[in-house]
Amino acid sequence: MEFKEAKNKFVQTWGALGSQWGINKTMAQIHALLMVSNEAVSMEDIMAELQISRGNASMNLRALMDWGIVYKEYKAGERREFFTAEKDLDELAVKISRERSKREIKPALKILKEVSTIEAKDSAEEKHFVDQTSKLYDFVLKADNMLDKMTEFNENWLGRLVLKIMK
Amino acid sequence: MEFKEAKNKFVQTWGALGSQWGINKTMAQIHALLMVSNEAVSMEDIMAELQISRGNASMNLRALMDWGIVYKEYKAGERREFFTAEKDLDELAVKISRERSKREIKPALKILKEVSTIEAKDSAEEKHFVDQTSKLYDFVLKADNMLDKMTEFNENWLGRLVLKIMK
DNA sequence: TTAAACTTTCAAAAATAAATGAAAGTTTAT
DNA sequence: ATAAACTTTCATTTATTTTTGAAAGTTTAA
Repeated sequence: MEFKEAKNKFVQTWGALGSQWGINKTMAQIHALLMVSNEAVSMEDIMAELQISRGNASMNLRALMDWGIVYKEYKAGERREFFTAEKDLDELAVKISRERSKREIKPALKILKEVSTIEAKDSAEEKHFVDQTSKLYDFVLKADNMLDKMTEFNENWLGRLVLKIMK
Repeated sequence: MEFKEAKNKFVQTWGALGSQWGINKTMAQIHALLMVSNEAVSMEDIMAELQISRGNASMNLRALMDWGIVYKEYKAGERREFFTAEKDLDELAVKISRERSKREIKPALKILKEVSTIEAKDSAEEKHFVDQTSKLYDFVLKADNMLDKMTEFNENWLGRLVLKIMK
C-alpha cells in the first residue's frame, strides 16, 4: 500500500468511526486529516483533499475548535489561516471526554436525578422505577467521576492506569 | 412530578442520549422502557407506549437481543412473547462495551495496523504519518485492552475500580 | 390440516442530519 | 477609504437513517 492510499484509508475509517460514535463524518475526517499532517493545512487544501464545500469545511473546523482539539495558526506573511490538530493522544482523549461529559452526561444526570426522586407510591411498579433510576444515577455519576479522575492523572495517564489496574 | 410523566421523561432522555452515541433512538427507548418495567412487556404494549409500528418494534427488539441486553420471555398459557431488559448495570456495561469493541474497535484497529505499517519513504510527511498512526494504534489497543480488563473484574467492577484508582 | 395468533421482512415513505453555495461579513494592504 | 483576499452564515438541497405497513413467514391449538 502506498502513502496516498493509506492516508485516504485512514481518513475514511476515522470518519466512519466518528459517525458510529455520534460525531459527524466530515468533522471526524477533517480531524483525521490534520492529525496525520506534519504541518498546518489551509482551508483550501482541506476542501480539496476531502472534496467538500467551503461552508462545510468552515462549520466543521469551527466545531473542532469549540471542542478544543483543532487550532488556528497564522503564518507570517500569509493572509489565510491554517489549521492543526491536537496530536498528543492523551490530551486528545482528555478533551473529548471532558466535552462529552459536559454536553451529554451532565445534562442526563440532571434528568436522572429528577425522575429518580419522585414520590413513589406504594405500587410495585413505581417502586421499581425509582429503584432502577436511582441505581442508574449512581452508576452514571460514578463512571463520570471516574473518567474525570482517570484523565486527571495527566502525562500518559492511560499507560499509568493500565499498570495500576493490572497490579 | 408524577410517575407517568417521570417515566416518559426518562424514556425520552435515554433515547436522546442513545442517538448522541450512535444508537438509534427507538432502540434506546425500548431499552429504557424495559429497564424500568418490573415485569416483562409484550410487543403490543411496547408499540402502544412508544407509539411505534410493529416493524420498528420487531427490528429493534431483535437488535437489542443481538446485543445481549434484552431477553425474550415466555409466559405459561400465553402465545405471545414478552421482553425484559438486563437490569444489572455492571452486566449491561460489560455487554455494551464488549459489543462495541467487537463491532467497531477491533475492525478499526485492523485498519490502523495496515496503514501504520506502510513502507515510509524518506519524506517528512510520510514519516509523520507512520509515526502518528502507530501511536494511535498503540493507544487504541491499550484502551481497548483496558476496558476489557476493567469489566473482567465482574461483580461491581466499577465500584472496585474507583477504590483502586483513588488509593 | 387448517386457521388463528402472532412475528419478521423489506420496499417505499418519512424524518432527520449534513452539505452546498451564494451572499454577507471580516480583515489587511495600499 | 477602497478593494482584494479571505471566512462565515444560513436557506435550500441532498444524502442518510429511520420508520412504516402490508405481505410473507412461523408457531400452536384443535
